[in-house]
Amino acid sequence: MTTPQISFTEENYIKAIYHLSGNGDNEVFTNDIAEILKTKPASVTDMYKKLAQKNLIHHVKYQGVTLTEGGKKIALLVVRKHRLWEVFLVEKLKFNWDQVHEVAEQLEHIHSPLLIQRLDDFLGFPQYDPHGDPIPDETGTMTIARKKSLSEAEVGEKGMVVGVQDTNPIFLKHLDKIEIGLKCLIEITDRVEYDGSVEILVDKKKRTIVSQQVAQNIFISC
Amino acid sequence: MTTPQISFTEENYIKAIYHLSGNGDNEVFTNDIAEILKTKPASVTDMYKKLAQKNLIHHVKYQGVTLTEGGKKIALLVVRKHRLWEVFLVEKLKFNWDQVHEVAEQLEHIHSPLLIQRLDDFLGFPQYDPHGDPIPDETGTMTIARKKSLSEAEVGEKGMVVGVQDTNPIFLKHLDKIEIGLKCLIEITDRVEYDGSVEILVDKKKRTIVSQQVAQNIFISC
DNA sequence: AAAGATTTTTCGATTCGCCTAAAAAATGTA
DNA sequence: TACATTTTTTAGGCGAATCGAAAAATCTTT
Repeated sequence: MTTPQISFTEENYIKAIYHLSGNGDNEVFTNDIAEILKTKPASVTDMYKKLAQKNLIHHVKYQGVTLTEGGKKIALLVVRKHRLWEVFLVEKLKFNWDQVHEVAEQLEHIHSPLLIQRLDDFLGFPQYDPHGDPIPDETGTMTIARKKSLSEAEVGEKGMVVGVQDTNPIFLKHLDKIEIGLKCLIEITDRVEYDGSVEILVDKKKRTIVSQQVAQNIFISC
Repeated sequence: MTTPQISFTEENYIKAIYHLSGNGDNEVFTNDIAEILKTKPASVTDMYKKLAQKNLIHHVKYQGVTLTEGGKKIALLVVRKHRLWEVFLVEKLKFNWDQVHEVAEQLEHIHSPLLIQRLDDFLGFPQYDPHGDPIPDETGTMTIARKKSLSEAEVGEKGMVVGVQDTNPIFLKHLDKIEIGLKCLIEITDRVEYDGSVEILVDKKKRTIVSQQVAQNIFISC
């Protein structure tokens, strides 16, 4: 028998549950899912039944859901596809950081093992997507880099930008403007205790100050 | 107001009508649509109502349908997307001729003007897809090459393979086996009147005989 | 522990795309 | 012209995904 055929919508629910569970096994709650999927709690409960019946989630009434092994596998495949397409869009089609998400949301639902395998090859088997998030391999394994946010780093520390936390287009556009991107080299030159803002040296050239909020959302290698 | 939002399914109907109408304005009949979309005539009639209401087709009861200008525009955009993706799959991801169609059927429904524009650029603004079919530009205009089938060509004529008619995987695999592909140079060396089969010289090297049925489905420039 | 607030679920109802069966129109033929 | 065949449409129904309203369970507060 082939794969039990999972719908576009079901994949989106699985993915939402995966992300809300903190990529793991924590319980996920109805209202939260409804919010990210921009649907209503009643619809979420309806979907629980379908997904539970297909053995993709565990559902205990009134107590949230968790992914089964099968569910996790599907989630990781969707995440893999999403992130590979993001790499393609940025590296090959010159999309900006903030333009990729919406399109990748569509591309991630294309079903074709061959396509993904070839795309991975074409891109040179990337380990991270343009936001610095790890790309699962075919088996669902991810290489997680050691990283810390700019607000955690000490004055004097250096590191390469390996990722961002917030993927809000407004935030990403701001980073573009102050010329911070993936693989930038950053040195923490000072920290203002008063408001938590951080003074940094970007690529050994450009001196900038970022607010605490921005600093918390930029990760460097360590 | 934005684009009236056309569904995946509606796009498939529009595309089917476009192809059945001979890329033009001929009337298209219910049973034919049902057959290519592997659905039932009753479903086709249901869809007529939706498409007519959205002003994408003209429908006269019991007399088939034609595309409106708006419908043609959508059809050409879908065709454009389909063929660009086919080029991508073959040229960049090394898909075979016969593997592209199924995946392109999915990719053609991704909505993103920027994506298509960038993809076109990335591919070098190709004029033809891997089957030799012309790719419409953003305005829906296609450059149609002069071509004839091997069965129309005279003995002694030469030409480059610019396309095939049948996109059946079995046919395409056969072409692969006898080493005929796009841009091959072909010279007609003889024609057997008895069964209409044609003797050809491929790329000035390989001598082969193709049946009349195969000859009818291979086009060369003229 | 009881009352109130929040979260989750159940219960119809709706839209979309599809189906079967049967009716209606068009077409082909005697 | 009238009968038979084919094509198309209508009518009613079904599964998927959604929703609002209301009931049920859980959590919070006092």
